[in-house]
Formats: sequence, structure tokens, C-alpha cells
Amino acid sequence: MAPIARPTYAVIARTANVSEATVSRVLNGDDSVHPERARRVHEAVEKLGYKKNRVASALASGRTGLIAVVIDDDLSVFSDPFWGTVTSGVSRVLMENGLQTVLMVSPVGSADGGVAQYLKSGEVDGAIFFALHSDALVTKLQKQGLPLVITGTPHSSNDVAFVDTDNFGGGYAATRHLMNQGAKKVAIITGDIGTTAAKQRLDGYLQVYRESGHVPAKGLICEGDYSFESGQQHAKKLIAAHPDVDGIFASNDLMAMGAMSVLQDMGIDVPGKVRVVGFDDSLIAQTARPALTTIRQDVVALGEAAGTLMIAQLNGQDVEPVILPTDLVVRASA
Amino acid sequence: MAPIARPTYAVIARTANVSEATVSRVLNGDDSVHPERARRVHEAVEKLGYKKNRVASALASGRTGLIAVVIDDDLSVFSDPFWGTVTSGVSRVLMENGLQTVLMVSPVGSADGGVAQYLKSGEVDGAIFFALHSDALVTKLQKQGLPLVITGTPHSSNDVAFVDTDNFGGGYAATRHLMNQGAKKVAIITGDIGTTAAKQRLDGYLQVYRESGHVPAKGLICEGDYSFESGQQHAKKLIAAHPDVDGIFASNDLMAMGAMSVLQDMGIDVPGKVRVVGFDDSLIAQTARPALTTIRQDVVALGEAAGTLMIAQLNGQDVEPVILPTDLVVRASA
DNA sequence: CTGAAAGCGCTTACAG
DNA sequence: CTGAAAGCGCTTACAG
Repeated sequence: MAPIARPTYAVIARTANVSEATVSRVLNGDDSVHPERARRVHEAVEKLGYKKNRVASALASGRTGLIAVVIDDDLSVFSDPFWGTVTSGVSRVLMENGLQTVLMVSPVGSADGGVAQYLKSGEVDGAIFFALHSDALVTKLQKQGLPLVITGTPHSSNDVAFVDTDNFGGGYAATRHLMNQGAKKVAIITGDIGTTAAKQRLDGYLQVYRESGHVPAKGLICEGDYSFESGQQHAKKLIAAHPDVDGIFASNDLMAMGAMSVLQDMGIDVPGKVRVVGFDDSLIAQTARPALTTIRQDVVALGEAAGTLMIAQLNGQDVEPVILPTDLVVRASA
Repeated sequence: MAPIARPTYAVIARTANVSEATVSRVLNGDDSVHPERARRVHEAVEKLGYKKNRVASALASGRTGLIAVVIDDDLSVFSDPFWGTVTSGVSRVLMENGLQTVLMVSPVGSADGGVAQYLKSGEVDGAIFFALHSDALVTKLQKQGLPLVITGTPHSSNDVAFVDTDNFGGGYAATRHLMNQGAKKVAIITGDIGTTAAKQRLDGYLQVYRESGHVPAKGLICEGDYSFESGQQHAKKLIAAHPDVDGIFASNDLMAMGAMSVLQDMGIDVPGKVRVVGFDDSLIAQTARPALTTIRQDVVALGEAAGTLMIAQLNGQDVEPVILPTDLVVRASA
């Protein structure tokens, strides 16, 4: 267990015959150092296999090089590849800029829980939030001057940087496509309505109805929770209450799959009798039979945008929210 | 941007009228401090909203409270929810023990790349590796005394701690099930054969053949790479070369889905004509039609086991490799 | 362009 | 049970 003793500035300075201050300057890219002395430092570093101690560096400089990615939820969130993909996009951008990603998967709960403690303890230079259920912690951290980025639209309108998919546009496009295909009675199974994304997708759906001069019949708007099971349950209820439903827009692919499985088990043809559109364009949309028509969002780009906004803030730049466009991907189900 | 100045030990010590050493003892749970003085410290901490500076603590103590999770691959790894789920298991166990997860998604490549530099820079107390393509870096880090855990069986037999699924047993059970169902000519589509998991699943398949006194016909063993597309390609080739194949064991669900989609498109009944078994029991196995018979591995448990092995090592305990059992989940496809 | 020195905020033998 | 003091390994005004 005894770690091998590693060299420090003192050793490098002695070997290169310069002061520690000069070592520090060279290693931090200060180009005011005389080239010859810089060369000697680099030589010593090379020869001794020196690695800077980032903890000491962090304490002295006040910068840790660590960015927290906080997923405000429990483990279940990762069974959906969505957040994993976003995280990988974030992580890639941060690493390119010499920053590391600290992953925290935990219900954020209050503004004083374990996550909050950690973020306030000075160990990270910034924090990126996913699936935020409340803005309380964000507001608090913002006051402390911690650079923040939210993935998804914030609930309140404090001016925090955020990135999001055009959920309204996606919901609109999905519903419009169903109607264009000839569906007259289109239902929606929403996601967890506590999330702004679910609300915005619903708004897109309602907008299409509004433009068509109609109002969705009672019972056509079903509050799901993004799970396969909730897709199944609501599809069953829908068919029972509205046997003439001919279009279903589910706010994610998983619920769409749940709905399709129920329809198929009941012998109802998709898309012949009922057309189904999902949201996300995840893997299951491609592998489904019939393949699922869905709204694609660029999840990696979402993560990269979040990382980029963080970098910009660390560089003291002003940042604007980023909203990424969606694409309708037409397959067999609608 | 100006962060609010936070109180330090000096302030707490003054407020509680004790020394900084005593503050440190109280905050680190040293119970040798007189209860009354400890109470005063806690009071001061509470009153001033004190948060320990973890960076300073790390420099002085040599422990950072950070564990690296290194995924030796590119972004694509996260489109498979597998690693996201493992990571969440790891992260939960670590957080319960006051440790944070630093996520690094990057091809590890050499023993001297960016990831290697970081791991050697003293910023983490240990490292957990996923999907390791080579043991070079592990060997190097082991020499430096960094606590390590590998998820998956290591390639060489240095005695590093690892956790893995019983891939051999799973491959055996899948193939045995196909034969028990009456399949005579069973093919396998393996995963990336550079991974030990893929090799072990293949070994399980071969063992069943061995016990049956037969040898798989030439062309029944197809080298896939875990992707949907490779499942499709190999299924096509298989049917062309062996029209009488009646069982396919794919080394993950995704390839099984690829194979099934090809069979269905060719009008070949699953499971009537060809039975198909996958591996993982991921979401798509449940949502597939016909639902996919597969080998379940407990992915969250795998992550938790990795986290637990890390904690044990940090506590100076000796650790043994952990192999988790698999379950055959019989659904409609076989 | 360069170095001496103070300092970042904790931890930990050591002596009592 | 407690405190004074040294130290962790860097960074950064400051003075030259």
C-alpha cells in the first residue's frame, strides 16, 4: 500500500537549478521565463517523471479542475440510456479543456443535503444539473458565485445558463405528423408532468389542436411518467374509453413501446388502426417492430452544449441559453 | 463571480474558544475531545454555516475522497445503458461511504496517456476500470500502490481485485436451453472477442457442444462486436450458409434483436423455426416482440460489488474476486 | 525575467 | 484530553 514517493517542485527546482517559482511558471505556461531555463525545467520534469500534485495546486490557486455533474434522481435514471449519453457528451468536452467530471447521482432534495454540502465545500469549480426537480439549490449556489449549467429548462426564471431540446417544437411535429397521416383523434401520454420537458411537449400537442380549431376530447390527455408500464396502462384506458382513437403521441419512446405492446396484444394494428409516435429516437425505436416513428433529439450534442456553456462561464464570458432542434424520424409505426 | 468568503478553522476555533487542532478532531470524529468543548465546536460550525474545505483537507491528509471510474472506450459505450447502470451502482456505494465518483470516459490507450497522468497525479484515492482493453496501465498503477478494482475479468493474471458476471455459466445456460427446447443446430454470435466476457460466453457455448458429443459445424461460430448491425449481418450469413439453423445464441440482447429483425424480415418464424437467446436482460429484451429469452446479469449489483471491493481495499482489507451468478429468463423467443 | 517569502486551510505527530 | 507548531505541495503578489 505504501505509495511511491513522488518528486515535488523542490526537487525539480534543484535539478534544473532554478527557483520553485520558476518551475511553477514553466509548468503553467507562463512564457516570460527565459527559454534556456524553461528547457532545463522540462528536462528535469521528464527525467524524474514528475506529475504535478493537483490537490496542492488546487489549494494554492483556488481552482480544482473538477466539475460536478449532478443527476437529481435515483439509480433508475441510468436504466434509461438518455442521461448516460448526455454525461458522456459533457465529459468529453470537459476533458478536452483539462477538466474532470465528478458524477453525483442522488436526489438533491433540499438545498442543504449531502450534494449541497459537497458543492459548497469548494471541491468543484462548477456544477451541471440534470433532471432538476426544484430550483432551490440552484438559486443558493448561484448566490455563492458557483458557475452553473442546467440541462433542461429551469422551473423559475432566474437567469441561470441552460441547454435544452426544443420540446415544444418536437411535441408539435409529432402531433402534426399524426394528423397529416390522417389521424383524427390523437391522444397524448405525457411524461412526468413535474418536468418542464413533459409540459412543453404537451404544449406542442395542444398547439396543433388549437390550430386545427378543435379541442382534445376529455381523456385523450393521459399523465404518464416516462416508464414502459405507464405507456401500457394508459393505452389500455385509452382504448377502453375511446375505441376510436387513431393516433397516440407518447412523450418518450419507452412509453410508446408500452402502448404499442398493448395494442398489439389486443390485436389492434399499428399503424393500420392506430398510429404511434414516440420521442427521443433511442435504440428501442430502431429495434421495435413495427419500427417506431419518433422525434429525434441530439443527446450527445446536448451534453456537449452543457460542457461548452460551463467552459465559457469559467472563462468569464456571458452565456445565453441553448435550445437544440429536433427531427421527425418517420418509420413504420406512423 | 466573487465567491463569498467562507469561514475557516481559525474562525471556528476562535468562536468556540478552542484550538484549531481541537476543531479538526471534533470534525473528524475523534472522540477523545471533552464533550463540552465538542459541543461548542459544533455550535460554532452550525452558527457560521461552516463547510470543511475538502481540498485543504486532502492536501494535509493525503486522502482526496475521490475514486475514479475509468471507462476504457469512447462515447459509444454510453448508448448501451449497461455501463451507465454499473456506474450508478458504484456511485451509490461510494457516496454511502463519503466518497465521490470521478468519471472518465476515454480510450485508455497507453500507460502514459491523459487518463494515466491524472490517476498518477494523486487526485484520486483509487480507480475502478470498466471494459479494459489492456492490463498495461493497471500493472503500472498497481506498482504505485493505488487501490484498483476491475469490472470484468482481467486479461493477464496479476492479482488485482475484480468483479464479473459468470459469463461462462451464462453462455452455458443459454446454449443448454436452446438444445433442451429441441434445437439441433445452434449458432453463436459472439461479442467483441477481444473482451474476456465474449470469450467466456463462447466457452460456455462450446462446453455444451462438448458434453453433447458433437462439434459445432463450420460457420456456426460468428464473431460479432455487440452491435445491432453485427447481429443483423451474421444472421444473414448464417441463414445463407446454414438454412437449417434452428437456434441462435447472441452474446448480448442487442445482437439478438438484430438477428431477430433479419429473421422476421425473411419471414422466418421465431421461435417456430429458429429459437433466439440473448444476454443481459436489458430493456429491449422485455419490449421486443416476441419478447426475448435471455440471460440476466445483475448489473447494479456488479457496480455495487465493485464499489464494495474498493471500500474494503481502502480499509486495508484483503479482497477476493467476486463472480455474480446469472439467471436464464425464459420469454417467447426460445 | 527571477527569487524569497507568505499563504492556501487543513492534519498530525509531539509534548505536556 | 489539549495546544503550538510544522508541514502537505503548490501559487502569487512583491520587489528587484
